[in-house]
Amino acid sequence: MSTVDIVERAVMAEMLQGVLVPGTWLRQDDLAERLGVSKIPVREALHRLAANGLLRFENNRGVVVPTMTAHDAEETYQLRLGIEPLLLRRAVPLLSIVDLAEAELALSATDRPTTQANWDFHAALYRAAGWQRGMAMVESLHAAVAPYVMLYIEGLDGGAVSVDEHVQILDACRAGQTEQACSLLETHLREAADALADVFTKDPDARAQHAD
Amino acid sequence: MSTVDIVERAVMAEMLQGVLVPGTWLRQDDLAERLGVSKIPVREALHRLAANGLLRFENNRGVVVPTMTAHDAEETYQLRLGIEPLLLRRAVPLLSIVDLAEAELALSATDRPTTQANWDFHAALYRAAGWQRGMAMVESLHAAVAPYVMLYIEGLDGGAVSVDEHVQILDACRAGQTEQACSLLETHLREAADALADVFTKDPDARAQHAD
DNA sequence: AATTCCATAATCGTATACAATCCTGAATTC
DNA sequence: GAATTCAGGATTGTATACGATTATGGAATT
Repeated sequence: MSTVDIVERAVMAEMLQGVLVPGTWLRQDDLAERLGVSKIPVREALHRLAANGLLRFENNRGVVVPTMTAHDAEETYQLRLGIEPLLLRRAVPLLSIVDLAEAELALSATDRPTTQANWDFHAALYRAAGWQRGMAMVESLHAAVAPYVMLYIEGLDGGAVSVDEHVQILDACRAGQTEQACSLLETHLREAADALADVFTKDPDARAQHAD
Repeated sequence: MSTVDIVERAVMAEMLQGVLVPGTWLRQDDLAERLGVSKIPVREALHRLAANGLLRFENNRGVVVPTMTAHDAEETYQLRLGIEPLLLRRAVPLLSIVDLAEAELALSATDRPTTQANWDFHAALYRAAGWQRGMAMVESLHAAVAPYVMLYIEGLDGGAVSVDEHVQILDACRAGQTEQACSLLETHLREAADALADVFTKDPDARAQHAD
């Protein structure tokens, strides 16, 4: 694994863990020092993330975690609705015991759901499809909304409903009921999209937290 | 526009023009010298393209235009089928006269269709949706299959069927018939996917051209 | 003659160094 | 007192330089 990969994964992990909230400025020297490398591979990793919209380079000012508008959030979930059922439909017939076990592990890994565990669950179910490109796309979409998903999960029901839906999807996958699983997934995503829309309408300043 | 952007656009243009066929190795010093910059921004631009799967970094060996398998091609078109109708459905009601004119211009720009003109046409119709992320995704998907699309367009019908379908889609968009346009687009994409599948079955070495 | 081995050359990946740009805050002016 | 100007510091963006890895070509060996 190259140095660039290490930096990329480190930053991606911090995004999924909610350390890097929208509006945060990433200082390249700090990152380089923290990870024990020089600026060059750091910048290369940041460019890779920026290519997927997870970061934004501003001219001679640096790299910032972009803040999302309600419009962006809707786009992101529409894209997820367009792609993720495709992945799941192809994956269900190919799911191995290991895949299912990884999905279950992601569900039980933490008492309260985190965006990292959330992605681990979905990734475990999609991986069998063997679609590298699609997986990368969905991962970036997921990471982009992660900070906002945290808001509504911790804010509203504590994630109980979300976890229950995950259990149902996993059950359908185990039973090999492809269309049922896809249908549940679509409902799951639509509910998440609605909940996120509420966050933006009720709390318009959510997108401005920690912004400069 | 930053130096990295310039390099990125230059390489992307060469990919759409068919100069960089799958299997081509990009030498960073050459690129840097040709564009009159140093290696650093070149590498950063290549990382951006690699993040979208248009290039692949191999450890200590350099950057290569990846060769596609039939599996990859199918994945790519499935993803396009998942995303592009979403873009078009949202865009049609918002299409301006300028958008339609740009689409028509792309159709008449060249006597025989090129992948660049092909993308210009689709992009003109999708842009009104205002989905930056979705546009970037579709553009990278389009660029990834561009070299192979060239093969079957020039090989089979010379693109006449494809152009005719484009005209029909454009007409539906002009008339504001959203669902009709989306339906035509799906057919268009499915036919392209089938034609591409033929290329891979009949000419399995297509993917190995210029490869080392 | 074919194969292995090694030295040379070429290329990549990263670190260091430096110029260009931008933010900060105090002194100045209205 | 508020707005403006202008150094000083900090950060970015790019170039140059160098160690590390890989490809290449010829000599020695089987």
